[in-house]
Amino acid sequence: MTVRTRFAPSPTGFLHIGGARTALFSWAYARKHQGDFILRIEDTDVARSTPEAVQAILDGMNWLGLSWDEGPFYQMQRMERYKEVIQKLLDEGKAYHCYCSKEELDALRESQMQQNLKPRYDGRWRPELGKELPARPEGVSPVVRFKNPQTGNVVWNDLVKGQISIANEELDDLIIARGDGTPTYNFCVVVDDWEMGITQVIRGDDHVNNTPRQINMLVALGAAIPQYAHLSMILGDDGQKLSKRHGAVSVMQYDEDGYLPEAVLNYLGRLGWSHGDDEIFSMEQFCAWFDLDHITPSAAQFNTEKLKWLNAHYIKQADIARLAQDIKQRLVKLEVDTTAGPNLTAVIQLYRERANTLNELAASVAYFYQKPAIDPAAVEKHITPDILPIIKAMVVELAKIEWTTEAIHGVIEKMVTENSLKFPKVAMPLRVMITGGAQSPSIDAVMALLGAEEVLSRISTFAD
RNA sequence: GUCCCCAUCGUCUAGAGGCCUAGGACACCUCCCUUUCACGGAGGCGACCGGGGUUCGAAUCCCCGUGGGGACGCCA
Repeated sequence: MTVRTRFAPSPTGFLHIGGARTALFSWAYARKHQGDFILRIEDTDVARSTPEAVQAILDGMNWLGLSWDEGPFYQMQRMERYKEVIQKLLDEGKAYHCYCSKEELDALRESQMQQNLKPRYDGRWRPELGKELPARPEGVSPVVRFKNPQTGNVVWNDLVKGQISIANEELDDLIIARGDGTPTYNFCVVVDDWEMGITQVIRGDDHVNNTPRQINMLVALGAAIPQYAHLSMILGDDGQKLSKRHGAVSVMQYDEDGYLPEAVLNYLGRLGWSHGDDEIFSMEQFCAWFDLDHITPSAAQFNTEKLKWLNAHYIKQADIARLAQDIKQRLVKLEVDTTAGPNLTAVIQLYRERANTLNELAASVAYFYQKPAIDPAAVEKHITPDILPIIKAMVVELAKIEWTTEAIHGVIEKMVTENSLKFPKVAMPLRVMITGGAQSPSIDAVMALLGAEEVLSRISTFAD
């Protein structure tokens, strides 16, 4: 049987890091087994679903490169089918109408809570042999409830958490269609997972408690039961739960912040899953290795530092033309014009090993295209009065040479030797004059790239 | 409250009863490299939640406790 997995987000917000990992794992599982990965948009909550959110999710998936084989399917477009199945269940006596008002239900829930009971529907409209149902109230459009088994246990072997068993006594007759006839989440999931032939349901573990209900419905429908793999959640950097109010950001924010998608993917792949001691792997490698056996059942805390480390790694590996393209855009946002000035590719080559993010890389390279911001502390420390005459002498020498790194290096070396100095004594003030600060790659290489005219101009503002 | 789940360095994790004096990675510290800062290299610090069992032997299996999380919607 071919493997078929799905990612089924509800379009009530962007694709966040937890959803992205769920999608990644589902995707990788399908890839690993030459199966199909299906994207399904669960938009039955009309009040909260938005087309913008749908687009945001699609954008996130595309940025990460998680491509789907089927879909996106939209549940709102499958209404007729859900209603047919509900009618079937009704006809077979596996579901029934319930005329309880929300107020009644609230009161019931409250009194159960007060008695320290698990709040649940008491089955007052559940038809039973020889049982007399309440009189139907006027003008109430009933909801449809699924007739859940009342005895026995629902047991499944969760591919991540192991065997889980829940007593049917803990469950109640859930609503599968609202008063207006629209089906609810738990029901749509069941119909879709069934009809889309999903073989492995990989999802967040906030769905563990829905699983027994879904299995019961699948059984009632005579459908095959898929395997389930429940992923534990991802906590924020501070160990706190991620929520819209706290720490949950769109994966696209990582793009904004200068992370490469392959770094995010690699990081997410390693968060809650392992392949021995392997830390760095391509998606190709990940798909070949991925399995459900090595997923950690406990929650994982997100660690931005480690993501940065991976990002730095991938910046070093990335195709230079792609980097140049990207950095150019980021410089535009910083209002830096790269059309004049040194070759951007060469500049990036010089800097790529020093950056954790693309934003850092862009910012650190800006001084090649505009006058640098001057760090006063660096000026005070390195541009001392005693060195100025030597710098001035060096300017004269620099004017004579062919403008290459080697030749520039030779000039600095010459000044160092002639004045019996250490190399940094000359290099540091130069660095500050040219880059504005005390950190940069080899100053001779920087000078070579920047060009003689600009270098001399920058020096002259300090040494004239 | 009820039910379900989880528990190894600060963090992500390896670990399938002896290979564990518990391994790797990020972070941190030291040293080396060096033209500053990074990169890179070599070291270092640092953990099996507690208590009972089972066993010749437990990080690993079982029970209890503790702690954390999730679920209990005409949300998904």
